Amino acid sequence: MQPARRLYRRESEENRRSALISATQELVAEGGPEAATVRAIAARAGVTPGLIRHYFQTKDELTRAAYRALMDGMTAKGADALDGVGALPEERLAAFVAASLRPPVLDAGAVVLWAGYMHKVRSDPELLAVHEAGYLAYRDTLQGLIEALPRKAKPGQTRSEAIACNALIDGLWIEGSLLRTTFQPDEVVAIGLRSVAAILGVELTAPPVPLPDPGKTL
Amino acid sequence: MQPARRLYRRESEENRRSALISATQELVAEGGPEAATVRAIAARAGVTPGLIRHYFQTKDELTRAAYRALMDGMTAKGADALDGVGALPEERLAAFVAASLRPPVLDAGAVVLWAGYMHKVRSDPELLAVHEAGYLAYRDTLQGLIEALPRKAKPGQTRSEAIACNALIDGLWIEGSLLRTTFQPDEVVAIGLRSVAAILGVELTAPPVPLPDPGKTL
DNA sequence: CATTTTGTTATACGCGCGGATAATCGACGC
DNA sequence: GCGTCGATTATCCGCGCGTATAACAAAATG
Repeated sequence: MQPARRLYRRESEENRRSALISATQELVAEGGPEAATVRAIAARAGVTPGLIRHYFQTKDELTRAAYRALMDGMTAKGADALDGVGALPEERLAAFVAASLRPPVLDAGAVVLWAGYMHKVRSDPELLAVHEAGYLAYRDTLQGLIEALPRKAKPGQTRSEAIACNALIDGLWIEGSLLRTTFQPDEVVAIGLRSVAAILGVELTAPPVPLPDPGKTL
Repeated sequence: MQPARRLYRRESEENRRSALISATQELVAEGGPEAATVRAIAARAGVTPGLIRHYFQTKDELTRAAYRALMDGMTAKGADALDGVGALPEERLAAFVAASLRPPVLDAGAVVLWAGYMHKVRSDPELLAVHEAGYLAYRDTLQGLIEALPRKAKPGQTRSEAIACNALIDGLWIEGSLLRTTFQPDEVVAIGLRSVAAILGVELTAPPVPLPDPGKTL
């Protein structure tokens, strides 16, 4: 009785791809890029290593897909935050900042994943393009929200302020994610809102209420 | 005439160790942790792979030493910035902030190195200790400089402000290092000083002069 | 139910990895 | 100068890596 060939089910391409991408992200988040070997990824996704090459020509391609998925997911979550909120500029800016400093954006796995791929981003033109697109989309949204505020700004001032707010949010995102236990719930959000308000010279005490998803008609 | 045995010079332990540590840091900065193999490190340091094991029992030990050296170097540079500067609180804080946002602290290699080791820091207790020591030293210095400012602060306020300033500086350090060409010289310093001043509600137009090292009696 | 298609597994290959050990030879005490 | 010591090199080992290819079987097709 030799070991029988492993049973399996055929799955849709979409299911397989997303499973492999998720497995890659999880492994990088847990143990860095060197932990995301093809064998480990396949095991995590519940398939055998060879299947990876059926959906991705090379491991690098899977890597790129995983990074792209990370960036897309983060920007999507940022956009979601602006969906249900009102039209008041202060309110919209506050919602955007708060969403960036709360789960699911605030997430240690995402930070480690982002950090683990940093050097690849610098050396791989395709990843660099993905990164810059995501980065600029975020900063543009931020700058647009700042420009909508009711105040007079000198030319060029908005750019500097957007850079500063972006840096502040990034820093809080990293520290808040990695040292989540060190902070009280929503303490990071409060600090972020207060600091952004100070940088921009506006009142930003608008509702940072988490509002527990009052609908979705589930 | 078979290939002769490689010529070599004996070096002090200190020289060898620092050469190996530097080589490790360079390689991680350039190509991430997976590029820093023992063979590549040895080649970069001008020795053969076996020698690494003469000075470090394992590669992990060398890795830890390299990370420790990075953190020590950065905090040392931060402390240096406070050496020659006057006693005015605003001036000292400004000097500290500016030094953190200028070379040699502002350095893409340092950022990538820091990012590349992030997941190891989370999983290795020894590295975690090194990291926290460096991190807290920085934040304590920052908080001390903030508390020295001539103003009245509510209890607990300083902590929040130190976290915010720290996050802002971190974010600017990362973006300024990675996108150095995107910014004008000292633009990041200017943004950092202006934003820290806004967060703390103080004037901080104190001299961010680079002062080209007017002495050292070399 | 027979046939084709192709998603999936199984197996193998070559390479570079980190680590261990033995041989060598540069420097230093005497 | 001559030994002696140990810093340094040379060589080897087993393993896990990414990749390639063939065998297989689950579903689709008629």
